[in-house]
Amino acid sequence: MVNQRFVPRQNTSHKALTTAHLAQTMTLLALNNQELLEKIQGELATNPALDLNETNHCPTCQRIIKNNSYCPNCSHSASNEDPVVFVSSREDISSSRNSNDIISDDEFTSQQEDLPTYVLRQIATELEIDERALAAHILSSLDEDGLSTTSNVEVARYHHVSLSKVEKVMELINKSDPIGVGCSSPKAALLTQLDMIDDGQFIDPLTYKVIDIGLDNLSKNQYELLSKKLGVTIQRIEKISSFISSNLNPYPGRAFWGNVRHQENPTLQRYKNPDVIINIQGDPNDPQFIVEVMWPIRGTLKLNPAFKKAMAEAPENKSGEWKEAIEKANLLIKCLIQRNHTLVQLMQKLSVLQRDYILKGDAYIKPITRAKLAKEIGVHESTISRAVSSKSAQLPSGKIVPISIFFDRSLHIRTALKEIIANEEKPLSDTKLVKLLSEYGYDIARRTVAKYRSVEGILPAHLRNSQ
DNA sequence: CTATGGCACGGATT
DNA sequence: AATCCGTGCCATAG
Repeated sequence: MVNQRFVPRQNTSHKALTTAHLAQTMTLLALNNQELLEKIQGELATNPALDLNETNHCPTCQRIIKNNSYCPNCSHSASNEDPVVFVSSREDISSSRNSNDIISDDEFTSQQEDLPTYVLRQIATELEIDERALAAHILSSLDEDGLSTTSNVEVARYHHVSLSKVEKVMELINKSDPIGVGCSSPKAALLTQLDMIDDGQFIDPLTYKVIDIGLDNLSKNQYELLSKKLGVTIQRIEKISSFISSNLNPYPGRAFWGNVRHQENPTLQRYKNPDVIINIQGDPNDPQFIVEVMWPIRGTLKLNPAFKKAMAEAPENKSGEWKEAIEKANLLIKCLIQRNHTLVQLMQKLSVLQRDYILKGDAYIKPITRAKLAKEIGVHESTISRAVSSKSAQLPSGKIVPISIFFDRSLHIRTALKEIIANEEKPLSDTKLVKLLSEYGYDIARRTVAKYRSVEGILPAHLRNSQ
């Protein structure tokens, strides 16, 4: 029985492998970092032939890095050559490496971790024994957005400890990853995150105030109302608003643990961890890009050597099953390499083509289609589509955008439109806007201007108030 | 009468 | 084949 099944598989294995390879690469390509993480964890849990060499340290500077995130310290200091585009993936994958790891059952149990555990693990060392109970209490009350549903007072009373003690623990929790977790409201979460942003980029001091008093208006796009309230220009409010939405996340739990449920909402997408990070290096006038394709797990995936060895003495009835496991593991690793390769290629081309956009912003985007790009790197269009969909990139400015933005056909016109409207003296009607835009070289229909306005959340002329 | 939004069509894109 | 996007036509509001 075993042999009969075994022999024909050998014969077709070459062909079968390549098609399977292709198919799986395609599915993997379509996954973003979050989804890939789940996939790999699932595979690790079910396939004993697969092995993960875990590392908690940043490969370059050896600092402890948090799950899923990049090392804040040194991640961009890797290159010493100076190619136009330097591409590095954070971790590499290798199909075989000698190692004397022993199989233990623990390695194959699920590594899924829920949010409370994840946070607790980060702060555990900083807590006294009695404080852990408090932390556990607080964390168990988190809702699905990562916000706390209990008040500090409540916790303090329950545990008969001073309020300040609870607050101390709470602060620790708030500042762990994802930042803002355990806050009592979206507002509090935003403020905490704002405090923690510390990468030297300019932050409008008014941002605090805007969050504090104007969050409701902000979410309803009532910019002009807010600008009146605070007595500043509407442009300033808009700037602050876009800063908030691209850098802060009112629902900390969703950023890291967001599941399918949230994917329907594209505005929440950009809060996720980026799948690609683009940074600049060297001469600010003529910088090189450092493009990093993120790798969702810490450590190196490989074929479990101990399992391979054990194959030799595999019991008769298990050998087929085991062989299959090894093949599957091998395939997965190969496909992952392929996926990364494709992604790297894609980003390389994209970062060259959209250089101006990456450096100078929305107005400089060039309309390219996936199809054109596909031809250029010689892959099928659908490959590009998969690679692009549901993934995000972090630009040098720190802004996180969906990668599909690189293929936006009208973004440049829309930004021109926004600019015109921002600088208008009196509210301009759509027809006048058409004229002005055509002077910029953008010939579009009146109806289209209206569409763009609504996309950008800009009110019609008669409802806009010039200040 | 002017400005704008809704609907739907056709061509391009995915 | 399905979806997205720009646009024209028409109804409606001001």
